[in-house]
Amino acid sequence: MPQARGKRKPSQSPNYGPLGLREKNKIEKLLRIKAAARKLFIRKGFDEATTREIAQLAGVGLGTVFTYADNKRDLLFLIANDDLAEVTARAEASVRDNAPCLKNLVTVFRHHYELLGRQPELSRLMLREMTFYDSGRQADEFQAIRERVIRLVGSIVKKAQERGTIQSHEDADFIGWVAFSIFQVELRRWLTARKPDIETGIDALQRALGLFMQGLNPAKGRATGR
Amino acid sequence: MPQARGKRKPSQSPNYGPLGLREKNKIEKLLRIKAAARKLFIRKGFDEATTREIAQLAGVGLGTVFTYADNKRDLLFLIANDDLAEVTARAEASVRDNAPCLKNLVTVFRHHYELLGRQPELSRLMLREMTFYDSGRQADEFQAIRERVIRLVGSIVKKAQERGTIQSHEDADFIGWVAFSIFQVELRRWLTARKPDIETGIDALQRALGLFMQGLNPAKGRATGR
DNA sequence: CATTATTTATGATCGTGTTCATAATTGAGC
DNA sequence: GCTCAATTATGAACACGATCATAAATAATG
Repeated sequence: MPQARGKRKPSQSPNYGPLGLREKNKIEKLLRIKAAARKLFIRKGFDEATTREIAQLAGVGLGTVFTYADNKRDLLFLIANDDLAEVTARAEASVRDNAPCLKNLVTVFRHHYELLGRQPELSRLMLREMTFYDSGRQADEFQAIRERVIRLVGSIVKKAQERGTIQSHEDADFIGWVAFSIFQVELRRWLTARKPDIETGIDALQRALGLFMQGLNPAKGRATGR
Repeated sequence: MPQARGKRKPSQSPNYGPLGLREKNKIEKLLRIKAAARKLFIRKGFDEATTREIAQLAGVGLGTVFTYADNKRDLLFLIANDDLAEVTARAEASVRDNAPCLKNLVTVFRHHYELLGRQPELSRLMLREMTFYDSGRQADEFQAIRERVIRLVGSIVKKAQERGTIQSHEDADFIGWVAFSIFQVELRRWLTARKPDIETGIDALQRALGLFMQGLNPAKGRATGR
């Protein structure tokens, strides 16, 4: 019956520095949930790891898990996004301006192969669930990381164009996109194997990318066979 | 305690002709289940359509559904495989030996675009669930159809090589595989749109495939730009 | 037709992901 | 320090996919 005396400030808390208790607890809880999910997903697989177990291992109630992730799939990307962001940063740092285009591309993709090859089962799951993954709290960050990789590939192509290694005048980002497409499918095929071997996978990828690039260079009557 | 009097022949029933009652009922029930699943998947989407509803609409018990499909995903491919087999057959028939390679490829892929564009939501789901889909009763048939498409693409490439339209001497199936990769990723990107337009998608695909093919042809100083 | 073996159908039951009303916790204003 | 609004935590409750022991239906045998 009595109206609230005065509207409270909705916190908002751009509280730089010491950080409120609330924020601190939230961050710590998120870390615990992430760690628990990662451990159980790896140990038992995605389907076999139950959200109840994850909650228990994280030391929180079942419902709490779902205040940090919209759903179980989101929980997977909570982890995957961390890994992917790290590997992407490393991939960006590994690009050498004076290296051949193909070599740079393969180097970038190799970082991803190494990450995903470490936990093939989980990676397969991630690749499945990322398909048309656009709702869910972690979706935006995932797409952002993905675009970062695509832009990275585009920038490698652009440099090669400027240097004249690639003579095609098609848009660099477009060429990059096609290279990225080849990477995506090749990666999936590689991960189909039960225990995928990195060098085998990279060889196949390099061959496919090489075929693509070779076309980009109309000059030079270099023989293709063998 | 008494041993069975005599072992019966385990039917096996390669009963050509009139077909036993058992077989007939099975076939009819499978058809009803497929029809019910298709109707409900399309009407309500995959997650919202429950197996109980499907069973009811098909006029069978809940458990019966799971004697015809290993799981819900399998139920989806029970339908999808029919569609894909049909569209693949049509695609095979539409190849013209005297048409340009790129045109043949686009024609083949266009059939798929038309099928998948008809039910975008269901198609997205199918594309997601087909990733690393190797267990489940329908998985083998699905993979078989998929390889049929890949072989088809390979054969188109081979013809172009024989005619000299493609000068690269790389293995035709390998070139086909790369083309197929581009198709796969382009298709996914196209289906990301809420209401994907066929011509828009085909244009993008053609552009990507064109870029790839252009590289396959080292000769001819034809300008690439614009 | 009677009997028995084999196949197929069924829904009660289970464990799961997710929701939601409610409780506990934290922060702000006096 | 006390009060109350806003936020966060929680597990009981729900609906669903899947399983499985049991029942019904069919085929084979004599």
